[in-house]
Amino acid sequence: MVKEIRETSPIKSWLTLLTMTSAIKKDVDARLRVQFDMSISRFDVLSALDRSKRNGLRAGELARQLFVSDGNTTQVMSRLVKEGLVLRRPDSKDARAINYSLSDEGKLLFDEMAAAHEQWIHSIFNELNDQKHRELGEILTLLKPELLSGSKPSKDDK
Amino acid sequence: MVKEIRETSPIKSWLTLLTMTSAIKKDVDARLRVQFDMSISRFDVLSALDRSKRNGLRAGELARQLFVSDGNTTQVMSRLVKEGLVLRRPDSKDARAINYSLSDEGKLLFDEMAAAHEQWIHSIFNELNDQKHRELGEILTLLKPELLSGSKPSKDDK
DNA sequence: AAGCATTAGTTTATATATAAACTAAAAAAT
DNA sequence: ATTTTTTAGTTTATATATAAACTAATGCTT
Repeated sequence: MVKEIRETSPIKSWLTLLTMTSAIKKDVDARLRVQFDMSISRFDVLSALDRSKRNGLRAGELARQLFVSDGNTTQVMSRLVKEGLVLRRPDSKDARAINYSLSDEGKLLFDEMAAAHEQWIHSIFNELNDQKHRELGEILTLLKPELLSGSKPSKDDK
Repeated sequence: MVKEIRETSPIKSWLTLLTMTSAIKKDVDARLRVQFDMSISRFDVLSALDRSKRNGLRAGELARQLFVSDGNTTQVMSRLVKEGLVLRRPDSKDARAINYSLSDEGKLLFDEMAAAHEQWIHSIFNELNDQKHRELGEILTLLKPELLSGSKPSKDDK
């Protein structure tokens, strides 16, 4: 009776995926810090605001897009506002809501960072040809897209 | 002049990779918290200690394996020791060094958690056949393995 | 052996993240 | 119209992470 040798297991795939992704993320974060005094979290906020164009986003919408808590958003936005990269305005329709948008300074800095960021990512992913990009995309979409809904597991799910 | 439409770009691949990986990680972390009052960080520590068998690991070696700072290790280990899951012993050869290993209770809990963890990962990755596992593994190894060395970028790298 | 440099780990200050309790405004129900 | 419930965001307590300054022991040099 020969023990079957499996070179690929879900656990191994997952560990490799997690390790490589974390390493790339740390590398990008470290580069943002060294070159722009920026973190990847704050960069992601600026990125979401940039995509939102002139209108900006409400605090809650930002939190939802970035998969972070409202409380975290409060903190991070207060820093970005203090640094002058983001404008904070009360919503005209709803007195509870806050609208955030890029300041001119924020837009300038973001464009500069985005260009550098694109180069870093290119240089990390340049070993992948178009075929491999498609394969990677396909594989990732096979992995339980319902995880992106943000629902929490409960004590008795299996 | 028609603008070329590229369905795959490194930036898109990277965003998908980061988003899916973070979502899976959050899901696993949430399940560990709900079912075992455990975080993924502490689980990773127990996992490294389990792999190290009887001998355990030094604080610095743990930090290196898990790609975290020494200071973080100090904190996390102090919690695991307080909870009785990990034993902390002075190294017999070097009075500066600390050796950590799983307690009996830690080993029991880890085995239980590892079995549940394996099931969760299976259920997330079960859409991938062996072929796709191999493809994923191959793709991930193409991505700058030197990032795993843990060196920091300097101000003037490009 | 004494002095210096390195190494192992801790401490402190700070950033980033969450959950839970809270405040205020808006929306829904009566 | 008043009460109740829901929604938007903040605050507080805590966990997790880092970098930089620090302490103590070890190893190296002379």
